[in-house]
Amino acid sequence: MSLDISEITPYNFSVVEPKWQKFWMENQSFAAKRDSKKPKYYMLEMFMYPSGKVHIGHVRNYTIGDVLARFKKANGFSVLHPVGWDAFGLPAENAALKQKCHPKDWTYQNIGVMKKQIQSLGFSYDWKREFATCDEQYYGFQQKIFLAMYKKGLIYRKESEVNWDPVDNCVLANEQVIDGRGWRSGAPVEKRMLSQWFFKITAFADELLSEIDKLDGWPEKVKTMQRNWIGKSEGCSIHFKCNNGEEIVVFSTRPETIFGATYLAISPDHPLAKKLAEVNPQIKAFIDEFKKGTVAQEFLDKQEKLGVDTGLTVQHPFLEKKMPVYIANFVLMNYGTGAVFATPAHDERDYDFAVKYNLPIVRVVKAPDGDEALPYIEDGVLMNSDFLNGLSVKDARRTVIDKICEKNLGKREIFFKLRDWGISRQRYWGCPIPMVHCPKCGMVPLNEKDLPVLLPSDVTFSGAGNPLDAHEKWKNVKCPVCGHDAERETDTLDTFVDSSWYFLRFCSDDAKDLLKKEDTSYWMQVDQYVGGIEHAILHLLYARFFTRALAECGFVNVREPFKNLFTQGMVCSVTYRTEGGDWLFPNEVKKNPDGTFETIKTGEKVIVGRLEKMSKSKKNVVDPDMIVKSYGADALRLFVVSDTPPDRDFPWSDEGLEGCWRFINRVWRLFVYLKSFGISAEKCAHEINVESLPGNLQKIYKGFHQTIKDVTDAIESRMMNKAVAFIRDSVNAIYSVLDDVKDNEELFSVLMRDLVKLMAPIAPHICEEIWSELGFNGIVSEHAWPTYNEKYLCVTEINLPVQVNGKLRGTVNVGVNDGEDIIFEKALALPNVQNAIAGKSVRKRIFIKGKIINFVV
RNA sequence: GCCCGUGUGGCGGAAUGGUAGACGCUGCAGACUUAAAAUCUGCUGACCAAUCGGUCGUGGGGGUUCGAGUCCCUCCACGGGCACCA
Repeated sequence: MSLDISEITPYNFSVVEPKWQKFWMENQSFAAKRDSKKPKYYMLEMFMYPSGKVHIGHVRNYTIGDVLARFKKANGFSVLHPVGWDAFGLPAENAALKQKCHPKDWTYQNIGVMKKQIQSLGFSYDWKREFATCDEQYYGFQQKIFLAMYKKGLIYRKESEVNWDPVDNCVLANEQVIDGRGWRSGAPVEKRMLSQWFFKITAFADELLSEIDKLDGWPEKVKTMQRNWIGKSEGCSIHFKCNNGEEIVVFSTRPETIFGATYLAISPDHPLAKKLAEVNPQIKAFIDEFKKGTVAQEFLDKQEKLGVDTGLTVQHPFLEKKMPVYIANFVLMNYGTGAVFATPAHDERDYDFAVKYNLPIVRVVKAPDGDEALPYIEDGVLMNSDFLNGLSVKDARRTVIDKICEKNLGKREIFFKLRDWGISRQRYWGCPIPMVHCPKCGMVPLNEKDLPVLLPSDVTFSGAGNPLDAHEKWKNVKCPVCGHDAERETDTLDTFVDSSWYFLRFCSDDAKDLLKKEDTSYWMQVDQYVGGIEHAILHLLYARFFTRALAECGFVNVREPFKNLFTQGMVCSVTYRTEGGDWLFPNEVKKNPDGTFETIKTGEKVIVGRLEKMSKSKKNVVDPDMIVKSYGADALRLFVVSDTPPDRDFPWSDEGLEGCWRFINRVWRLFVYLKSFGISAEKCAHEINVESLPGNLQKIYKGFHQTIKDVTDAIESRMMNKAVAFIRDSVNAIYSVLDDVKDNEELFSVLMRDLVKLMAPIAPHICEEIWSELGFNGIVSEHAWPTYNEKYLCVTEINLPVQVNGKLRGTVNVGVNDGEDIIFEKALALPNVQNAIAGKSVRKRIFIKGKIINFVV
């Protein structure tokens, strides 16, 4: 009596999923172990900020990582797949202010909630290694690192500009400045100079740049962004003699255009400009005006080029001519030397400025095509340039730099856009900086034995200033050198520091003994890092720098942390708004028969927006908890890796999710149906005798070998969407032969077994359940990946397409090894081919074995 | 302005230079059912054709090739990054 497949009870995920989650947890199924017999694989997703709730974007990120981690484990790797929390940061302090709770409580409570959410998704984490960056052991060790880096000379202190809120009396982060005003007080933000700590990341600028070339496993896009950020320019400096006795040093990447220089421009922040402002009210007025304008970045970018003549002149290095010196708003003090020689004929900014102030324009590069337009930026041949005439730009550059060096006017120089990393934050909820201000000894590092410097818990949040500053008991200490009264540094570290070495912390499974070399040497580098593109520059650059700094200090042997990087796209969804611009939830909207939308309540017209990143404010979010509750984790996991390649933005649709739930159930029904015929683990004991199978089942069996290869290749190349398509295909194929289950239970047992293995990385719970129901030992998550037999992949018969003049006219069924003449004969016999040729003579015949036949007439 | 991406049905998307649209969503139809849901099966790029079949079709234009979504040139649109960086 066979079972009616439509009568099978739906798959009960709400029982099965928690059951296996509990099993994995209790048995530490995914605990990472150093294993000398296996290759290691360190799989890491960017860890989470404990904001309070898991976002659907996290689910996608972590599912992609989990599929790879489980896949690698099945393929015989010793896998490290850890999880943790990026737990310091401003939102905890904001919450403290708003909800009158302690940042620490808020943070750990959030971690508790989010941990449950994450666990309900069945990720294969090694929970033993879980930690939060606000754990005392972690930030305590970070202070140890700080001291080591300080001793190595990688940390220094200097005056730097900050955003200052004059009402709240505190420093603001850039994101707390909205339209030039403090986000809480609304007061116009002032720039203040504060003494702050810096990491000497620029000391590694060259290495960080050149080593990018070796990051083959990184997306080109990210590498380009890092290269641009580091921004290396090669050129030379030139010293100009000024008629007041001063010297002005400029930096140029195009010194070959020196004969086209007609004036000098210096930044309003240049020391010489400031000096001149003291005696010249006109210059002072200009500089003051310039300072006013700098508040809004966008305004600055579109700003007109303005300047003021200083009245000074400089001597041209090679010509008997004097050039005027201007103070110009387009010259930046924080790049190069804050001064440039201007070549209006070959630089757009210089050109605009010269036109505005009526300065001479001298062309020195001839365009190969005779282009007369100015400014001319492209390559060409030098003219009007004395000893450079006739040379190419490249040759002229080398020649002129040699000459400048020879005449001692300047030297070869390299400048970077990259600035040193300011790490001081005037905040409570961060890692305290282990330094002491002693009135006698100055800035003194603490002794290692005095670590960790723990955050005091008895603090009050007024919103004004850093609570650590107000905490007298905590702040006042003795100087570790002279023993006199001294004060702690009350700034804490930028939270980017915390995330710059957490991947090294994960290598240890003991929180008390971090960065053991045997651990880090075994597990590093991270073999696959997965995260959002929004961290393409800062986080990744800081982590690359920090790892190198740790290597310099002797903590680790590795310099480059992330071997392969994958950046997943965002989860997006449609947005709805009223004509007034108010965002609407999808359930506040209904579709009219004519395809337009209106609000359910008032019938007001609704504008359907394009797909946008899910966010609360746009009311287009979905709640992972609700989905797990209604469809189960497997359906959700399956959905977020289906349909769309992982590196592209993912368009959320309720129908798509529904379809994935249907598929999970389809697999379940298949299993229950086959089980009623007695498929089981024992029936997989013998190799399938392919020859003895009926033809249609032979095809299915061989086809499944192709599926195994396709799914393997797809996951290996990070195309989970294709892997899902191949799996669905194979399930469809099995459904098509369900009439033949009887007497072929061994075949169907093997098919089900391998299907479950293939699906397990994506939908682990249902696969675990089927695996155990079939009677296999152990859990599927610990089983080997299925293998395919090459000999079943080669087909013997194919449908060969036949073209006439490159147009498809039919197909012929031929043996793969049939002779060319036989195949042509068959192809030519097709009526459609005959019609297409229609009496014309065949001029040429193309035959590509196994691919195509083409008659050219 | 510069530097990257991307452009294929109603939609998400497949296609080592070789049958464009796999797989899924949507929609339509059939089977099962008293009925509906669920399920199973089939169809679903446009146009012409009763059928066989044909014409067009991968952002536009041009080229290379027996053959181009794929390679080359050029233009356009969208998205992202950087942006007075000397």
